[in-house]
Amino acid sequence: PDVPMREPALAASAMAYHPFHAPRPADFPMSAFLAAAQPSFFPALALPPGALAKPLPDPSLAGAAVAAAAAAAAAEAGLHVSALGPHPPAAHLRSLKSLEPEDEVEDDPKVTLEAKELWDQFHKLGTEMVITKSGRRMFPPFKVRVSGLDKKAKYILLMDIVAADDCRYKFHNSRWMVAGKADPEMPKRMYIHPDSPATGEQWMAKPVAFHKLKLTNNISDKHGFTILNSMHKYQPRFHIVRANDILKLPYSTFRTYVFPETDFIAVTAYQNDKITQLKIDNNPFAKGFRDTGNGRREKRKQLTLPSLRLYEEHCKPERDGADSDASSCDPPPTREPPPSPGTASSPLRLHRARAEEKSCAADSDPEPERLTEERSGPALGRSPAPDSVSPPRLTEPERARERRSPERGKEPAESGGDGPFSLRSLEKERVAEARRKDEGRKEAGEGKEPGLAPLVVQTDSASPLGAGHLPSLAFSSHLHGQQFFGPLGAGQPLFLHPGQFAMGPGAFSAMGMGHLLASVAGSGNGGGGGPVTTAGLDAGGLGPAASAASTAAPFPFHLSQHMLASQGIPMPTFGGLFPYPYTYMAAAAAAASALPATSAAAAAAAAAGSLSRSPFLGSARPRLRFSPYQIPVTIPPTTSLLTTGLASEGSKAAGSNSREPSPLPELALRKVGAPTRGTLSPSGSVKEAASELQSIQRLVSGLESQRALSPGRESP
Amino acid sequence: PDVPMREPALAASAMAYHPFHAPRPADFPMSAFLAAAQPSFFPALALPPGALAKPLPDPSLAGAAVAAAAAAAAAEAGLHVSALGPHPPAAHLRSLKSLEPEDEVEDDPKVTLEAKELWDQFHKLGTEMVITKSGRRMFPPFKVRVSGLDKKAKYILLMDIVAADDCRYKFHNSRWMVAGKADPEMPKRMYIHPDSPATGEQWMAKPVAFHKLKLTNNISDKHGFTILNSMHKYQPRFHIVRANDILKLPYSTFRTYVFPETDFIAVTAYQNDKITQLKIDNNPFAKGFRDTGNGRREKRKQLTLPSLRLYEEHCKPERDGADSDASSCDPPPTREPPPSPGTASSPLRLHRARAEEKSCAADSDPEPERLTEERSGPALGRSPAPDSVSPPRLTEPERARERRSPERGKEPAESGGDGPFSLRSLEKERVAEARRKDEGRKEAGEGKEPGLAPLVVQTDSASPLGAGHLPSLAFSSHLHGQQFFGPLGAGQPLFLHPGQFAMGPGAFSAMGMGHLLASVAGSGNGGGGGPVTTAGLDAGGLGPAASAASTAAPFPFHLSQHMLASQGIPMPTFGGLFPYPYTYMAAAAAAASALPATSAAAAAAAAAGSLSRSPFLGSARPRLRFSPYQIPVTIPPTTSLLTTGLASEGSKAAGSNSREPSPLPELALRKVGAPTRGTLSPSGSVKEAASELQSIQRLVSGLESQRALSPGRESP
DNA sequence: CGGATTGGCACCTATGTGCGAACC
DNA sequence: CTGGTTCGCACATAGGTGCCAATC
Repeated sequence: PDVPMREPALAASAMAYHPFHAPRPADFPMSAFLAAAQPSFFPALALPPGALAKPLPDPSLAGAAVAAAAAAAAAEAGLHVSALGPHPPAAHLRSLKSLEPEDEVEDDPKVTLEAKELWDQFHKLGTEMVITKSGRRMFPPFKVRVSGLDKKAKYILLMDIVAADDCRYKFHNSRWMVAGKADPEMPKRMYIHPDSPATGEQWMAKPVAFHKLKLTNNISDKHGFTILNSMHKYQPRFHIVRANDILKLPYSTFRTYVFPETDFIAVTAYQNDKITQLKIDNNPFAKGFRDTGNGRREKRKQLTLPSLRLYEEHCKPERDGADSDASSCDPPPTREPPPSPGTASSPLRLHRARAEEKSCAADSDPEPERLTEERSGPALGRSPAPDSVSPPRLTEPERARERRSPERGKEPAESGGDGPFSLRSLEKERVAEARRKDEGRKEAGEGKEPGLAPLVVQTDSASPLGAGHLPSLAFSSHLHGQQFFGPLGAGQPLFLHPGQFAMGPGAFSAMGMGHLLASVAGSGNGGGGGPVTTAGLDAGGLGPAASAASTAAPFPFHLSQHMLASQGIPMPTFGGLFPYPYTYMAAAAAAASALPATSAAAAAAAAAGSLSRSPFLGSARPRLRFSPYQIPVTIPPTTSLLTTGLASEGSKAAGSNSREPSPLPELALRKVGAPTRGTLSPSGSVKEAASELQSIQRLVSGLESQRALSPGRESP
Repeated sequence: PDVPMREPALAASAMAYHPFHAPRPADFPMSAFLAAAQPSFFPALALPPGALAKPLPDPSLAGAAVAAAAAAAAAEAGLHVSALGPHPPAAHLRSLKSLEPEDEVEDDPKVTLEAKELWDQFHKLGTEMVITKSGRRMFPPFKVRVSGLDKKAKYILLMDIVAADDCRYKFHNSRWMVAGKADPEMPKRMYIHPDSPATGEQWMAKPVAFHKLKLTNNISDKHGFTILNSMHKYQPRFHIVRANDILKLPYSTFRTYVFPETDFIAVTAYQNDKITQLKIDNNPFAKGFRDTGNGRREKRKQLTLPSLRLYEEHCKPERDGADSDASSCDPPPTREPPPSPGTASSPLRLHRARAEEKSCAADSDPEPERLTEERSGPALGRSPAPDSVSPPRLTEPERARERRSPERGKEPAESGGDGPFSLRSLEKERVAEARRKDEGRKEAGEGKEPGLAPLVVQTDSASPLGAGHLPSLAFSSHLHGQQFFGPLGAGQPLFLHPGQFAMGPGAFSAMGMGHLLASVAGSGNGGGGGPVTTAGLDAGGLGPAASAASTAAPFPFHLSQHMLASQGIPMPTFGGLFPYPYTYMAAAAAAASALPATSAAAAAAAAAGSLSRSPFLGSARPRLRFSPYQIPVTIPPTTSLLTTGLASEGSKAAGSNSREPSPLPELALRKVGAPTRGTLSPSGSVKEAASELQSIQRLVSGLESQRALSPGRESP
């Protein structure tokens, strides 16, 4: 019932900014929608065969439309749609029926990515994240600002990182190329924010960071880190779940937000020197590798000489002093994307002559696979300095072109009236959001470049961007959908909002917590003190083109000792499948080239000005409770999901590309080989799956045995 | 009903090891029991006037007897006794009635102090804890090992630090002297372990540390740190609450454990050089102050000379190498008490000639106040080195003597049969416990000094100890009680176990969370990784004399931003009084002089051997479910507790020394001036209270406003 | 003046970073 | 040999310690 209402608005707004059209909702099968991004997860879906049977009409599907389609499919199947969303009644109504948490709380979460500018800088170059055996943090820290939550209700915030496609990459000739089919996907782990559960008020008080989430390539990791495959592309996802207990996670509705600009390729060693330099210039822990203002690398090599180097080591104070001069000196939190014109300008330029030339030559020429499109897009040209001058960005004309294109997903079938879902509503919402961001930036003391906001136009820099980076296969179509919210989204993601799951509590316990959850216990460090997150980029708000990416979200939870220790979740090893294949789609403003406080930037900002001006950090501000960005969708899992066999059946019926015959949920969730969407054949990956199963089992047993040994709890 | 059963066992065991007598349970008033240690907390007690009216018969009361007395008093007053404890039915019964957490879960918590030997070393000298504006950790880290919890039930573990008496101290002539009445007590804060709530299984998996708890003297602290008065004596307390939500804390039963050897005097600067040296020798973070094996301080001063010092600074590697030589190099977690004979021997000796002579002269000569008794006790004599040779310890004969003595607290009235409560049972339990510890030590790789276990005899070193360090006033009697469990208790505390509170949920919300909770959010650091707690002392098991101390425990919770942020607890500032004055008494093995791996120590260990041999880290091991160490007691608060006036009444009726007329819970809980137990006059502290109230209010408002600014959440 | 407190300091642990050689 | 991985390293942040001179 709810979903349909929003459909029009979403489609309309999308069309206003994007050329992509959404296919008729009814025609869009959930299977494709859910399985695209993470084919391996699909088996977990509990959608009725009928709803899933339909093939994916067109890849270039608007995210919103997809969401609507999913909702429609659910409704079609007789599943209930969430009671949340659609009904604008204010939050204060809550007081009347404030039962136990959970019940009928009215909220309308809004999520914005912090340090968006920084992310955009990386995204333009093709973000790389190092993965090590011991676990590595993500550098542009994944941090979001949340608003619109019910103050008193309790929420669990978590994130996970899913495969963006099923390809393996290689960095060749200064650019990322597809190098074959993806390797078997590692068991996915959900990282529950250690503060969970906490009230909406608490979550909204300050940005929510996931600093403790670590990436690793160690398949035997026992820390609960996220295991990734090197040379593969991934997409971080953020989830909001209204639940007052981790144990209730299974019964709760997930609202998932995806920020396309945060995707990255996992590597064991940096491939693109520009990325390296960007990391060095912005990550405080890499300060040691920054140049003192001279020709960075060159100088460093020189200093490597016995005499000089020795001297430098003994003259720390001197270096530090010189270091502090520039702009980059903030702690872990992110800082200003452009380290500052003065010293920052050199970074990318000086680093590596060879690499520089090559990488910059990429331009708008699409890679073999569309996934890299956006990276080459903006055509950084020869200006290696990300901040020096705004690189070639799409002009208004270009943006317009993008908006036009989409032809599919016209108007989602069942989507009924408009009300809050009308284009108008969407527009207002977006404008309001932009205003908030703008104000927020000011409040945050990021006074620099007040006129920067308008640069939302930069969105275009990612024009080629919107299309390819997520699901390159069956899901590639959704990529276009990402752009649905294009330019003005500016960090404000769109998401599908599934309704409550109808399954009773008993079912869950019966199934057991087959999925695994990963989380860092509140334990140890960082908690006490009080360092204020320096987050310099918090209000970027300059977000250019916004793109929406929808990804399937089964429940590849991976339970770590920390999770167990702090959250009290039993670890039944492999027992059942997480029954919540809820999938959400989030559209966020995408790529925005660095925007130094140059007059040029200011001018550009002024030009686009009116569009992105609004408070960000802003306090309370009246707004629609159910913006068109949200579409409640209910996707109840079927019992079949509880067994591998059934899961396979589900995926088959849905035409998903997942073909894991494994009885273990993890396996079912794993992606093996190419999606071959619509295909049901278990293909030849069975063998692989078996071996993987073994490794996973080892992993799990390791985790279990470690529970007693893990350092976690309050270790100094 | 339950309580009585255990009485005999407790009394018997106590008698076996301690000369102190316990008065007839029924004759012992809860008022004295509860109010003694923290007079200021007493007002919060909800005991019926009748039960509390009775005066304390005899100060030299065994802890167990006291507990029994409390239980008896409660029963006498018609209060219900906890349904927990006494009924040995196994844990598996839980499965039958496993309702929502909380209900009728059968557990029998056992708590042992980690690094007991270290604590004992400090305790013998008179532990000092530095308090600073920015907050200081406790050095011997307060860490406990918990067992006997229901695996699946959820528990909240917390601790607080309460005034040990109402005196102010001064360090004069190398010893601590009472220097007048205590200053107004600061608002007490409960520090909830950040992992709370978690399942019993999780808590039992590894030692529970409270590293994040910090001490401060900053009355305006906004971090949620524990505020203490310098030059005052304090007693840390550990609490176990079975509850699956922090919000339910108010309705839950508290099981409180007190380890007398962990008491300390708060200082802004170390007074006793021996303490300083002990800290330096054992705290990894103070490595920089350790001597390279030479005359510590002397050498350092020499090096302070321009040339030398400069050299040293440039030769870190050299120093570090030398540093690693000794034994003490473990991370934050505790290490072996005796840093190692070789290098450790010098520490106390070389430090300060002047202080050395004086401090060592103290001997067994009791200080003006009995509180310092135990400190002088063991008569370290002239051997300043805590580890060099085992100080005068009780020989087997002496231990026997202790066992004989106790005549009081024969058998608590209602205490029915013996079963698990018989001396035999107690003995078995203790032996089992010792065995566990022994094994644990081995497993922990603490292979050193395998024969050390027997040194439990050291208990005696604390013989004078048991008596004075806690409540010097009305509670002094209980001190003796602490020794009740003497030698073999070895870290296994005795505790009074109040039953469930009869107050309905509604009442709480009506009152609001007047108490404040302090806790470090799971946020930030430490969580991720997996460093295994090095806890070298975990299995000490040598625990000598055990002493039990009972203290009143209202609910002086102080809510910090972290607490709020991570636990989702609303902060109603001052609204009501925490209705749970449940008081428990814990008896733990006390003082044990350092036990270096010397042949002498080994020999001693061999002598006492059989008594303390047993697994510690040990896996599952059959045991009594309701050991005599535990005595369930229900002490339901009266509504009167909710108002200051009533609280005062309560204290008055109980004859407590607290006389805070303040309407605010915090004030009521504060200790002002001397206890003058039995006195009801609000005395002249009203004025003080008023001013304090103001400061507290400021503090609270500060905390609230800070919630949004606090760094807490996941800051790098 | 002397006891208590404070703040800057050197030194330490712990951990995050990219580098570059070694390894495969 | 190449491309990818691993490991120790130097250097960074973050923060825990006692020292000591200055201050109250």
